[in-house]
Amino acid sequence: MRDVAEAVGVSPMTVSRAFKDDNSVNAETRERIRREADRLGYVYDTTATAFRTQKSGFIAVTLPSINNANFADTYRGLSVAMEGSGMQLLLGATNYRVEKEEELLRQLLTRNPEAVVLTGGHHTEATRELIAARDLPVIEMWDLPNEPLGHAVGFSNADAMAMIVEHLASTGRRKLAFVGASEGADSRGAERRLGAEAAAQRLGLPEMAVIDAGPAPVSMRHGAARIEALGEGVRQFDALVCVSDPVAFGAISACQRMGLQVPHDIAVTGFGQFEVAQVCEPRITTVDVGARRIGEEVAALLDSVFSGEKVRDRIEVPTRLVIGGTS
Amino acid sequence: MRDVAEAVGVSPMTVSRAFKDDNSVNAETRERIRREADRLGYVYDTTATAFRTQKSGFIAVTLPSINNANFADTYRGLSVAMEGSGMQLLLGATNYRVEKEEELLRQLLTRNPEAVVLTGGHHTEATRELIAARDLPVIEMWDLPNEPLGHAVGFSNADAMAMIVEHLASTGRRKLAFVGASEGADSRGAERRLGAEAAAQRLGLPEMAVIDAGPAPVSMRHGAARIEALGEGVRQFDALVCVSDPVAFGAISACQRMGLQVPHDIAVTGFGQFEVAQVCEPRITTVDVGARRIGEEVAALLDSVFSGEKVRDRIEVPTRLVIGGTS
DNA sequence: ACATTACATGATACCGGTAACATGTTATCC
DNA sequence: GGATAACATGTTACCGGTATCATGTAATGT
Repeated sequence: MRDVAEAVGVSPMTVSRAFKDDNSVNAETRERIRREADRLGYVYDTTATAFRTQKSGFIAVTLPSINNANFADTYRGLSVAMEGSGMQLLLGATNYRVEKEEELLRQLLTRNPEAVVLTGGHHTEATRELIAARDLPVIEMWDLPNEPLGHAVGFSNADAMAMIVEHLASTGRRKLAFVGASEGADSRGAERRLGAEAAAQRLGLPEMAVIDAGPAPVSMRHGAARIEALGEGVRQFDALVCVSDPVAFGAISACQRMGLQVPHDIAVTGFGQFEVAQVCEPRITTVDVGARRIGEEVAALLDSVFSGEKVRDRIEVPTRLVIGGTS
Repeated sequence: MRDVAEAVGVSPMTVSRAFKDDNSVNAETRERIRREADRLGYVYDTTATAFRTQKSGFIAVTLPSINNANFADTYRGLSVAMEGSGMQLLLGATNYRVEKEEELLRQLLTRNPEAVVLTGGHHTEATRELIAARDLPVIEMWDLPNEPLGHAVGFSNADAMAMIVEHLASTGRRKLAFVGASEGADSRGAERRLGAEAAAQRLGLPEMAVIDAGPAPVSMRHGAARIEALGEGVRQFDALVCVSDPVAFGAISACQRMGLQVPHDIAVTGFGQFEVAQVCEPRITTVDVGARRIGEEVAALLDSVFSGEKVRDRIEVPTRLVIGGTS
């Protein structure tokens, strides 16, 4: 920068101003600076700025997995909406484990992020402390904890799944089984199960069976493998309530391979409105949670927080039952 | 850090050494420093280090899209393999456009990355200059350009797609149509088409038709919509060579809805070995390109480069024809 | 016993920008 | 016409670590 300043014949401060697009610099001077910088191959160094101003321009984001179209959609929504804000996302995957989230957060915090976006409302005690120790905007998404760390953008996974069970009950299904990951790891999955069970009880259905598809993350292959392993045993149910669309798709494929007609012999439902659910034949009954919109809402919230506006603690994004051909 | 140093009664330099795990610090002293730092809630500031050492600890990575299971797998392979290296990935999505890649790269370069990982071998002139101007390790992946910018880890998309066409020809299919994105945007898709066309010609098949599924990225819904729009017209072909598994899945679903039997009435092939291809019924004939492995190879390559080892310019990852039930 | 080496620590300057304040010049106002 | 404001630019110090060189002490070798 000093080189550019000398070449143009101004002080480094003026060059700095020219690059920040500070309009207090004469337009012509700025033009000359820009040209000279280009000629000299000068590249602005954000690291130095981040250091001096103590503002990194980073937003730390943790997702359970990036190999999940729902979370990828959220990330994209966030990413696209943040474009032009000058902020850069720092992404990390927790692999559905709060301990990993903590480790990741420790690492990310050394980069001085200006805000932290976490998925879900479950964290380790140390994670809470790490965040509380700093005066950082925090947003939890994909969940609506009763007492958010800071802000929350999400929905009730339990209530959303209840819509599915109500729909199944209203179409005469009674012997439901929940297909999802083993307890513990995936807290959103666990909440969906609880929501389904509560709804079943409320509606006077027999107690739901639980088909454990293994440790999170569970996807198509786990749904398929688990149902195939069940074999004829699956006929004891008249509906499979799956924790997500990919699991549902796997289950449906397995049923088809075993000669079961979906939905005639058995209904199968998903969750999350993944692309596969809208395209496959028959289309999967699911809940649209607006994955992308969650990201966009988070971006809007961040924007408000950065500009000092007062914002609500909890922002609920609407969920919508999507009835397909599998129920 | 100064506070910690004072509290312990040593110089900041010693604290610095203790945190770098420089083993030239007395074990007991280090322990005391660690404890005191914890007590004071001190958090190491990577930004300052990055600034002083002119080493950011960042690796810039650009992907066409994160909402693509193949690229997400590559990213995960890279990410997992880089864990513990102390490097942090800085991710950006180009949306399949080289201009966007250039813009993104400009932004990422201001963070002083220590290496750059790009997807594909096509870039704008300015991108090439930006990279050439700095003495940075560069890796292009998912492609094997004849003259890589630096290193390349990938495979020939044309050759991989040729395997599909050869397989189709060997099973008696002759009237092939390629289903992919409009020309231009997705260069890997374009290469696959060229590879398919060349193979068809070589094998003496009639000229392939091209079914344009719209601008990249094309996914399930585009494949489905395009084939549905074609209606009965699709019967003029005996095989649909799709640019990717999601497109193939969409096409298959559309065929099923229209009452066409796959593969009896028409064969459909994919590309990339996405999860859906292994799970759906029937399973999709495709090419496994080892998406995750690409990421892992890139990580290994980076490791070698950072440790100053001499490495080959081009690393070819093996591709494998996977014959499913759709051909 | 003295030279040499290994180990543990300290002092100083500096990385490349920018906040904060200062300065000089030109427009604007009553 | 003098005071005031708006504009354009400069000066200085500093952000929080670490590279580099210097220093002092204990261990080792012959």
